[in-house]
Amino acid sequence: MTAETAPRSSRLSTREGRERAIFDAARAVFAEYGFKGATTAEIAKRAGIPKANLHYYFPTKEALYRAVTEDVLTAWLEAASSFDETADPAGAIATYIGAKMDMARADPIGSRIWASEILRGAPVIGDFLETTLVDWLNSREAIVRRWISEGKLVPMEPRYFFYLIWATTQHYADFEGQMVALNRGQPLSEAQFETAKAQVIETLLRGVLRG
Amino acid sequence: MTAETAPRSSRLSTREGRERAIFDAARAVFAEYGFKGATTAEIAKRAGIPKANLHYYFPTKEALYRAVTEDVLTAWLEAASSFDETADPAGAIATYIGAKMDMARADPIGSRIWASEILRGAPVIGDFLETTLVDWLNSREAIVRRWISEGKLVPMEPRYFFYLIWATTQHYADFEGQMVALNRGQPLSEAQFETAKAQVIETLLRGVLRG
DNA sequence: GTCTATAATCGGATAGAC
DNA sequence: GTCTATCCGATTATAGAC
Repeated sequence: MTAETAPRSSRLSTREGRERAIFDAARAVFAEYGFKGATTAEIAKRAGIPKANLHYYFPTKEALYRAVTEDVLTAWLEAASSFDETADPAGAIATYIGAKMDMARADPIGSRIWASEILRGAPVIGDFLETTLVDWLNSREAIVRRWISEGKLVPMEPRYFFYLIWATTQHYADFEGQMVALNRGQPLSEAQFETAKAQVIETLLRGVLRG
Repeated sequence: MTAETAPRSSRLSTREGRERAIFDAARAVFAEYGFKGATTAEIAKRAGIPKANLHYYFPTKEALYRAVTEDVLTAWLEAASSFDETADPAGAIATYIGAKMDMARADPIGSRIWASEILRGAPVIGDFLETTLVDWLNSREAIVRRWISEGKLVPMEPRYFFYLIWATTQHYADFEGQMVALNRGQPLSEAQFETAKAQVIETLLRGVLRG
């Protein structure tokens, strides 16, 4: 899942196509308005099906929202796996930031769904945060602490470094509207985005590498 | 405006008190659910007044939302003024990051209202972004470029550095829910927050200062 | 000036048609 | 198996009471 493709017309001819059309429309609407602000009417309209029909494919608005959020978690876990302790610190950090930035660029809607969910107190992904995310952070903190004790990184609290990375990658997806306003009304070009990504990596590496 | 105080009981006895109660309740509800997801019923309930009565003080939901967002812009401008070109780069940057972090800590709700507004395409603050914010960024970019040319900062695209700062400060307000989950269910203590703030400042300064 | 009963519309969901 | 007419509660806003 996650990406949006397929010709608009033929899309609704199969069951899978209709489900997919609803799913994609729901992603966009939930990202823009959050769970409560989103309406099944708007989702159905964007999917190109009659409103009431949506309930045949997804029984409730909440079921649809759960399907969408679970998909976002899957993508999150994929990017998370790119932080590799076998690499040297600079390589691991650069790769991880790059993967997160690319993900924010490729799927800003997924990022916004995540943000919107956290903003309202994470009622749906709360479990994930308290289990999988806690475990992930604990194991990565241990790696970073080892690198610090080996003198490869400056002394620091590892989690606040991860917050710095998460904040930034999230920002490039969630605040696209603000960036567009600050970029003469244009979204960041591919070249601008690559420049931004390189600069984020360089700045943060200089910020934490020892020597 | 911006802060929430006053004893709950006596608060509703004056007109100003009632308006203030509505205003504060609206801030909280808009921050949590966004404009569309917020309901005047929920706002009235939290304000402690009958639902329909709210419309006497603020004629429409949108008027109330505008009042709330304008207040957020005022606070934003205050923090923005703390970036001072008369200081040396390290001092100016440290002061600015500190002011933004403190603001996110003191008024996370304001930050979330801003985030929520950007997420849906900034229909209300769009003008502000295209005028005041563009001007602010342009003038600050000029200052940073001068510092770069004087050899005080590493070569970089100044705006992406500001994005890094905005992203981080925003994150500490908007993703409080995630941080709580990652902190044994506890909000960051004052000490933890001060540690985080110092680390953000140190990391970013090392990342951009020359030498 | 302040508040509330009520109108008008919207939104999620279902029972039952095709 | 697929779709829609329709129900009913929620929501914004107002007209008019106090």
